[in-house]
Amino acid sequence: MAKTDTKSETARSSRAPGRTTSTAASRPARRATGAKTETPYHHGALREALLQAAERVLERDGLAGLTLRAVAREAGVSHAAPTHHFGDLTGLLSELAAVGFRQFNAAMASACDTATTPLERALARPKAYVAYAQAHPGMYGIMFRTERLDYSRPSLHEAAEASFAGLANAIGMMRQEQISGDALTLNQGAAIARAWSMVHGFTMLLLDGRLEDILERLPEGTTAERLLEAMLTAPVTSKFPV
Amino acid sequence: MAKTDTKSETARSSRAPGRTTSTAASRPARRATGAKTETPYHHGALREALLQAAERVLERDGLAGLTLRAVAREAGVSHAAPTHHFGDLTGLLSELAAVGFRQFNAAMASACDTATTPLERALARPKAYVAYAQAHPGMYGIMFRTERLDYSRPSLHEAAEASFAGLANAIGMMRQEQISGDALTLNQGAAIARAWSMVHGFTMLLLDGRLEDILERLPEGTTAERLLEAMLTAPVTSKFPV
DNA sequence: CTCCCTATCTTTACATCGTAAAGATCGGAT
DNA sequence: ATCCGATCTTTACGATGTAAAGATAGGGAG
Repeated sequence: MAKTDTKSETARSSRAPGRTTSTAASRPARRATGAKTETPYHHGALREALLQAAERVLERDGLAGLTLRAVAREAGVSHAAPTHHFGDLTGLLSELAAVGFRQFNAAMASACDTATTPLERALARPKAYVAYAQAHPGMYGIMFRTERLDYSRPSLHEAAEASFAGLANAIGMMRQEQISGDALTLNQGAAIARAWSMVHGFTMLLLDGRLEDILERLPEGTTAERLLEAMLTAPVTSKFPV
Repeated sequence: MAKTDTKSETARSSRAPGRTTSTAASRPARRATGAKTETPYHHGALREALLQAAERVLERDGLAGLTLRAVAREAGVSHAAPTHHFGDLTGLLSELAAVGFRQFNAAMASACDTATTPLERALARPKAYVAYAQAHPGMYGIMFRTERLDYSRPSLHEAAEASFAGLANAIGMMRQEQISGDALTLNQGAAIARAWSMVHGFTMLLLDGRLEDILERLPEGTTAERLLEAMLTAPVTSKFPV
């Protein structure tokens, strides 16, 4: 809308021409104040600003709207600026996914802290997992739906690793046994895979609306969270968990 | 490669100029033979040919390479031809997903038929589920990873519904109780959600390579299939399945 | 204090993609 | 035999990712 003109792609091109020098007055104390001064032109916190802009675009327009150019527009810089900081789209998505993993891990850790009873301790992580995904479906999509992620990037590798470590640790505490970092028994691996698969699968199906067929057949007013609880705690009737 | 010329986008443009009439000899008995005659020009089985072309492109170039224009190229028609049959990219993806669901359902049904012991019966569907996804990761991605699917299309709705019905039925047999079509108890819903979530989550994590951290820590030579078996059958140590 | 170097950002350019609209082409009904 | 409508092609447009060259400013060397 009103963006048909290809010349007005960047938000600040309106103040560009005829301003070669003496522009110091227009952005006072860019660095002295700390960071956020509305116009991080040259030298500033563009990288951070781009990540925050990407998060806004993601929440506003979803995964499909998250493009390099859209992020640049949101941040008010030229469309090629992000490339310099992230290399390519994969780079931006990977760094954003790292941000998401850190939020995600923090949310689960915080939820575990407030749990008291054994039942609460068992359910705190899964519930926080699903709750985060429901509150930030775009972020969760970046982390678990996108194919374009580069796990060789240290920030992403580290954040994802921390997430896995938190899970393995929680399972270890639940089984009251130490889970060493370099070796697992088949039963230990199965327990971790079961917990992760169940919660991750539930979340994906829920976000994709594929659990509606179940939810609408359950007793009136049963929420997804209640179904999750039942799934995690209900007695296993058949001989196998499946 | 050698495709820089924008005029040669369609594979058969080489035989286009100077061939206004009398082209009947070039495609003999297009319809009389049945269908596949290499050149379904006008009136033929283009729709089916496009779906098959899409499947080839998907297996060859993955999800990222599956574009309307690539499918048209593969089928040897102009880049706008698919639009007439599928409306837009969402339409093509949805119809292809329907094809995938039918293959998927057939694979699971066939696996169930050959099972004899109770243990085999319990594991046949999950194993076939994961095996299909591993054999056709692109198709599985179309079905469960893509956001652009239109479930209001009858073919897709029907195929996906059949998949869910097969699952619910299998769970019902496992619990030795009839699962009616219009109402579920919380425990029944939880059992279905648990089975589906576990297998779907396992598959997604496996395809994304996220189970490598577990697999490489397991005893030497443990395969993903073995881990799946253990996950589905290993005794639950803690008080809750999680 | 002045000048130049380098990181940062902008401009320009190009191939590809999805999609719309208009033109060409053939099969079959009248 | 002729015309209509479904099918396919051409042409066109805006958007995107990415590469390459030009502009700009901050900070160190003299």
